[in-house]
Amino acid sequence: MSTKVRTTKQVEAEHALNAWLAVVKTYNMCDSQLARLLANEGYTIAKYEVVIRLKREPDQTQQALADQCFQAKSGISMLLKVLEEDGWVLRLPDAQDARVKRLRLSPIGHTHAQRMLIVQNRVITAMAEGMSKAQLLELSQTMDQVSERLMRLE
Amino acid sequence: MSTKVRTTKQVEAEHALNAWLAVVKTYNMCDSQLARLLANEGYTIAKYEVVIRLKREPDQTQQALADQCFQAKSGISMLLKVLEEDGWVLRLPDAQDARVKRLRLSPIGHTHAQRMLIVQNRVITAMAEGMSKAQLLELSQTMDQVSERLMRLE
DNA sequence: TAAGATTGAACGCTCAATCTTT
DNA sequence: AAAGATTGAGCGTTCAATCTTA
Repeated sequence: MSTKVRTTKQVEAEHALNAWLAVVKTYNMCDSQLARLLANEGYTIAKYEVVIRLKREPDQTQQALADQCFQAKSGISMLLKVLEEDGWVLRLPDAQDARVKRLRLSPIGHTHAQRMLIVQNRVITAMAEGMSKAQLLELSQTMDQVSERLMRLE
Repeated sequence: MSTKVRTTKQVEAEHALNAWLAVVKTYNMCDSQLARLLANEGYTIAKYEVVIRLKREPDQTQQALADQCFQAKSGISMLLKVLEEDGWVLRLPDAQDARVKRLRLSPIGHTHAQRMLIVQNRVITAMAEGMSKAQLLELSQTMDQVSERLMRLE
């Protein structure tokens, strides 16, 4: 059995795995709770992601938004079509590059963004309860470093 | 503007939000890297999740597996049908409860699990590079606490 | 040629309904 | 009734191909 002999490397990898499994569980948990609370207000996670990100950073291209959301650009394209038809999002032509569409929230979009933020804050606040500012900063740093290493992988 | 006046609470929430965004980014990053490396070997993330979890904890029910994978039980049912047809997984009757199917990897399934583990270890090792055992333990604890609070939300 | 965006086909997942067993 | 598992409909996402502009 593999339980008989374990190198130091394997033991360390196990700690790393456990840590990562905890992250995955927490992520999924957050996702499902957020989805549930957003659904109460008539929103979906997909729309939430787009709207929140456009509020934080307007005038993005669709590509950039797709990258941020870790979604295929085709999916973003279709989602934005709906959001545009519903009057939440504007797809403005770029002055320099005619291929590009610059994305912005409409006033209605901003109103929805505000309501989504209330839900988001409920979840974020619950997650951070009992964590110090220092802990939160360290978590950010740790995750940024992990992201960095993942990006360079292979 | 909301940037003019900020309560302490809002500032703290921002640290929490930044931390969480870093976690989300890292999770997505890991997911896509893992998907890429698994695809090189002919595997999908969905199959990987099921196989790895069955290796770690055999004789689970489909419900339990679906919960662990944060997937609808119907999806798991369909996926297991494929895995059973391919000879990776056995769905054995439960002695006490005829409704239940107990899940196990076949020898072939174990072989694939081993190959998947090699990929997993590459990713996990890269992520944990430079992190101490203490850091990994703290990360696990932090995430477990956050999970706990999320579960109690609402 | 390459990059941003769109389209349509295919796939996977979810939701609701159903069947079986408890 | 309630719980485990399955089925089928519907939706959302991805992948590949296409169009337009650089």
